[in-house]
Amino acid sequence: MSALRNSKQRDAVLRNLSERYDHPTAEDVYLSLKKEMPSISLATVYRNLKLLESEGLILKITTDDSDRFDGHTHEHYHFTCRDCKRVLDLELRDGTDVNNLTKDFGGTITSHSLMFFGICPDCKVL
Amino acid sequence: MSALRNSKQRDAVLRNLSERYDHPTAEDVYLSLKKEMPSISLATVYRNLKLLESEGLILKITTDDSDRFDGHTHEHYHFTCRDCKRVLDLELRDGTDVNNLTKDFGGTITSHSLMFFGICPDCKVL
DNA sequence: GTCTTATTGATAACGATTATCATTATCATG
DNA sequence: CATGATAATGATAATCGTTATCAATAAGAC
Repeated sequence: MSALRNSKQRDAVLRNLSERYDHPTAEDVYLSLKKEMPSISLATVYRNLKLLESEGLILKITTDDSDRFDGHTHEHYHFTCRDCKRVLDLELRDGTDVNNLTKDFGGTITSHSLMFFGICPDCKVL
Repeated sequence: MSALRNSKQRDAVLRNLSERYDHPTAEDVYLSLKKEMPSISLATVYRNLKLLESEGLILKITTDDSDRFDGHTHEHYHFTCRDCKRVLDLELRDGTDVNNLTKDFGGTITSHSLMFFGICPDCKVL
């Protein structure tokens, strides 16, 4: 199983994500890194985002729009704006009253979705 | 504001979704409807899925894989299998002990994501 | 029945992501 | 160090889910 090697590009992707809180798309990361590393390729960004996600170092946020990435992996939740499509952090601390969430947040929350991931009963036995 | 007209195709899409619990993709619905309505077009299925979702009659479930649809709009949650990619219902009743969810469910839950939707503070004032 | 126009079916176009492949860089080894 | 194996890259073609286009059809108000 192919050992990982160091790569300036991968480091740059990870660092970029750890420094920002705006949940960028792959292209956002690419455009941002191009400034300091003009030769970087969009394919390399995609590749490393996938790799870093599989390593658990970043999170992929699947939205109606395009996929977004989060370099901060502590447990927290997200909000997507129906208008501007931005993704914002929503920290849900112990004791947070979900009914007051809208008020505390400032925006308007109209719905939510909760998705669980794992292995289904069928695949578990195979 | 163009009034909606009746359409056999739209009715068929809605009926198809209300009769199944497997969270089909647009293509799944298309292939299923083609049996009883051979002339239906994939574009028509996509169009009506989007329309029905905007009317609140069905739910769109965005996954890493492709979008899936649910004709049952009561509040409930979903599980995606990392292996087979299927989407299963997960009813979370009052009093459900989330810590026992894995046991009750039969599969293995390794993570989850919670997304809120609405209008962000910035867009709210515009 | 007639007219307006919402809806359809067929297909081209689009856009995000992935695959391909020759070249380059990493790094264990001699 | 120099070298060889191969992971990683950059450039770009290919893929695939979804949307746009447009002429033909059908709903339904009159």
